[in-house]
Amino acid sequence: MTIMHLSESTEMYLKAMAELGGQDVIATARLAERLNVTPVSVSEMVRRLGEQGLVSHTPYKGVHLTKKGREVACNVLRRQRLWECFLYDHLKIDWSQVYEFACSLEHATAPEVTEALAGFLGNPQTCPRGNPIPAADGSFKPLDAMPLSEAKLGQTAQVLAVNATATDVLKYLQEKNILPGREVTVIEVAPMQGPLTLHVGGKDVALGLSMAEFVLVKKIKN
Amino acid sequence: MTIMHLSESTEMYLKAMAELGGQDVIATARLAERLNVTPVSVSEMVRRLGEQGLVSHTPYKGVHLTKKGREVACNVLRRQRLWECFLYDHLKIDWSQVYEFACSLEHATAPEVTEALAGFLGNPQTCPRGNPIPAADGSFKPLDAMPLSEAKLGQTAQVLAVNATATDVLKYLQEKNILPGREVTVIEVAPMQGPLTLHVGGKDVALGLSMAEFVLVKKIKN
DNA sequence: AAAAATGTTATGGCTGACCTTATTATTCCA
DNA sequence: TGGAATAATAAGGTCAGCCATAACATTTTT
Ligand SMILES: [Mn+2]
Ligand SMILES: [Mn+2]
Ligand SMILES: [Mn+2]
Ligand SMILES: [Mn+2]
Repeated sequence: MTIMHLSESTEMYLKAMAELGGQDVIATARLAERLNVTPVSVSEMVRRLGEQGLVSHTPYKGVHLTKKGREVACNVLRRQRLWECFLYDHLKIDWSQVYEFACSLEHATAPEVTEALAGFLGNPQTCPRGNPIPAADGSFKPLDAMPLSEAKLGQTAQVLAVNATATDVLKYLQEKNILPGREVTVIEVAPMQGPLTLHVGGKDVALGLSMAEFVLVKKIKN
Repeated sequence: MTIMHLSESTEMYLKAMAELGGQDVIATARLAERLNVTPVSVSEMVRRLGEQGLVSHTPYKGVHLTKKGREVACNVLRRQRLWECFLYDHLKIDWSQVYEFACSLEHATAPEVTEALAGFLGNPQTCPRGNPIPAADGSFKPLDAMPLSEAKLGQTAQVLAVNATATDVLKYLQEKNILPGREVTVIEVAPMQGPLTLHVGGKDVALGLSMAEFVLVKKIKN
């Protein structure tokens, strides 16, 4: 329980795992993708994280967070999403840029600052992208939602959260009005892993499956 | 003028020079002290900073900021002092801890965030330690003040700013009420580089010369 | 002017976090 | 069941920013 200082890189690996995986085992290749590093680099880092008891790795299967690792990851998520709230609600930073700015600040934020910030913000429950903010004690109930990529033709659903992180992806979703609270209807599902066509805000929008994986929705009807 | 990303270490060296030196040449040993690294490490870093055109070094004399280096340093100071304002005024962080928390955040703050923060705060002119906040365009008028260490016996002066950075030093000054706005009177000057004895807030306080160098005052009478 | 103090350079090391290019092991699928 | 795809290891590098120790240069003090 000693407060060791974890590097930015360490925090990012753990956070990525929490964002991608929830409870499950994560393929190292997914990590490499999201963190923009090579699979070899992930292997090396996973070894180091394993030695610190933050992750556990089953070769050829994947990695998952240990209890300790999940605690750290939730704490990073808390810092990140609180900063998102501040940047969006108080500094009026553009929605699509909020993640990336918060992603820098999260690693430079002491516990006292985190908790004071939470108080200042009125202990918000979700960030501007719709994701829940873990509590100070680490407790965290993930959204009861499904990825839009799994929606069937004709389905209407409400967007609960956007789990994307890349600014250009967020900008695209923002332009197309695929935002928390919005209702979307799947009007076409192209074959061969092709894009979904959605009806949202009076317009038709094409959305690739991999982007749709990061849009979390709740079924409304059909 | 390309926006290159400077490392935290680079920013800290430049900021330390601006805090210590103003315009003048700074002894590398002073930098080593303030940054808690060895003189050899400073030499190496000064070489790298020189290659980037951020400082200019005259061997055995000292180092000073170039125009470019001063611009960067002022920008770091701006970020740092804006965060100090936010942490102190809005998050109610303890005065003595505000510097160290801001000192982490400063390196993780994008220009858009800096300017939005300045707006949110109402473009403050000074930080809670009394130091002026450089403007967005880099312009910066240093305080017209003298270090308390140079005050004469019997002198009464008003504290304008505290330029110390170490949290324990700030805590000591806070406890002894040596804070911006306060009036202090020098009631004893011990020989042999000994401490000053001050009268402040109805109490007598001993203050070592090296700490007194970081207390900036304006003479009031005598 | 000599000695002491201070500052610089030269070497050699270390760590974390990346990279590339092979090679080897495992899993998946046709 | 055998080949393709995927994952892991091995080996050798890079880079920033630190460290120590020792040699050397300069400045300051006595
Ligand atoms: Mn981050
Ligand atoms: Mn800093
Ligand atoms: Mn070397
Ligand atoms: Mn190696």
